[in-house]
Amino acid sequence: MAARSTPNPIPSVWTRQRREPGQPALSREAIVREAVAMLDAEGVEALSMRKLGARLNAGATSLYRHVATKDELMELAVDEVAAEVRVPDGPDPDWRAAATEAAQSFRATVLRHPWMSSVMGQAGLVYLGPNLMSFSERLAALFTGAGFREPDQAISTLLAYVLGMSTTEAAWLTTVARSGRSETEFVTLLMPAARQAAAGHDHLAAAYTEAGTAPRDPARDRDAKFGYGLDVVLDGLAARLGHRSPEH
Amino acid sequence: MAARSTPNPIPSVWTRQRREPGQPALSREAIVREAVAMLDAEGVEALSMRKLGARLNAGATSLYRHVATKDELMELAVDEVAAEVRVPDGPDPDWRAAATEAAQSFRATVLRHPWMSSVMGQAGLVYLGPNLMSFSERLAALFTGAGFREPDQAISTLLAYVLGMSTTEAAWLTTVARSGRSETEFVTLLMPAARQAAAGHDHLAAAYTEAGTAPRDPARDRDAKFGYGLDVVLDGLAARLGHRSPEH
DNA sequence: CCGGTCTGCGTACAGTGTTCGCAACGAACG
DNA sequence: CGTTCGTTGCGAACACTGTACGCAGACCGG
Repeated sequence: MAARSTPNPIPSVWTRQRREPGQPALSREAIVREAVAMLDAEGVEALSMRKLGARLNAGATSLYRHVATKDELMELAVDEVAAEVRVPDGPDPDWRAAATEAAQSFRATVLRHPWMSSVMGQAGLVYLGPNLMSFSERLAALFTGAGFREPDQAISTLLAYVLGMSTTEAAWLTTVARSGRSETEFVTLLMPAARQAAAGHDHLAAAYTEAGTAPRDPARDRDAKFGYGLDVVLDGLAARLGHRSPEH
Repeated sequence: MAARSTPNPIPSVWTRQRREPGQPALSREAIVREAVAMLDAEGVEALSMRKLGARLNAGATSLYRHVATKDELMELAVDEVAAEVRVPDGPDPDWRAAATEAAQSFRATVLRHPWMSSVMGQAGLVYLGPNLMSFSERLAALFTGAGFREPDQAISTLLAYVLGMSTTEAAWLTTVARSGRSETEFVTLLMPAARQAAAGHDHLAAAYTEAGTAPRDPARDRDAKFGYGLDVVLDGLAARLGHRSPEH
């Protein structure tokens, strides 16, 4: 390692500074790719320009030749992973199935890269990235093709739901991961505190005692919960589709 | 200012270190309150323990007597502002109106404190804070009172939508604020870039040319968009309410 | 061969969150 | 009254952070 980063021990010597020919050099794409890898592996707060540079056999400040600032790098990273979201393209005879698939794929992507939601909640004009653009475009094609009169309002509704749910899940999963324990383990470990916090609140306490101590599969529960809400939203959207809404 | 922070010029003298009697000393509540004020005024990245300490006429490290870590302080801040969300309590004859009010109030709170969403997207067990707990409790009362069979699924759906929409709005408003310009100004200034990004994507480009250059009121548009989605979600929920869903 | 542009990087700066040990205090107790 | 003792504030220090700047070497067109 550190092949290209040796600081030229005697200044101005032979073997000056040969970039090994196979090495792909430093490029914006390589930087973003490696950043995503680091974010996935170690989380948001673990990514620093210095560490990222080191992983690319480069100095920290070298990155700034290809990326204006760390925030910009984050936006690039988000757009990079946004390419993973799969949306059936073109108008689909079964718009509802297509929307469901898009939503599920979006959620899966966020859960694969939990740092996405914190970045999107914080910064800027991520939405103009090429991949997010073509994502929006495909959704627009789908919803206009389905016959919606206000496609972007419908799309915003769906996306807001999916983003909200996925963000919550991602935050939860991050906390679980930080604890080092499994999800079920973490849940049972958290129960006493949760019960105590719910003390005095009748409905919450009732929900806890009703759930009992049966372990249940948390991942499956989350899937079900997401599916429920998704159906709710799609039902509401479908209702906007059939008939011209007469009043107002 | 800096009354209590003068470092006792000659060690061990008279006038030792008198805490001025009116001064409310340093307490967890005072810290959290001041943190919220700073977050509202200058945003997330402007809040540092040193600056916060200075604003309380205290050293940075003094805060750690009342707060374990900055993350914990953030959770406390979120729970603090969560108290502002108003939910009609008790079962309501018109659950839909009550839910609407709760949703609107939640959105308003997030827009008043745009840093909320970034914090919630990042960290921990905010949901156990007392204010968020009683928020959940009131929602639970509302939805069980309305007759929902899976109240928490319904609540999660609604909250996910509201959170997703508000988060997006908050991020947008933060970017606008950072630009120093008004929202309409920022929009028109951003148009060219947006158009260019939409080039090649038929539906998006169409939406842009259709919208033309008419300024429109962005805040009103956001209100309308939120209302649309909220109605969609509530429609979907209402459908779960009336009849036992026969199949499945 | 020679100029100019581009790319990498060492250094440096102004900050960050947090630990540690010391000093000063208010209250409890003899 | 004097003496402890737990609590609270804090200065200094540590390990890092993002980034500006200017130099040096690499590449490329003339």
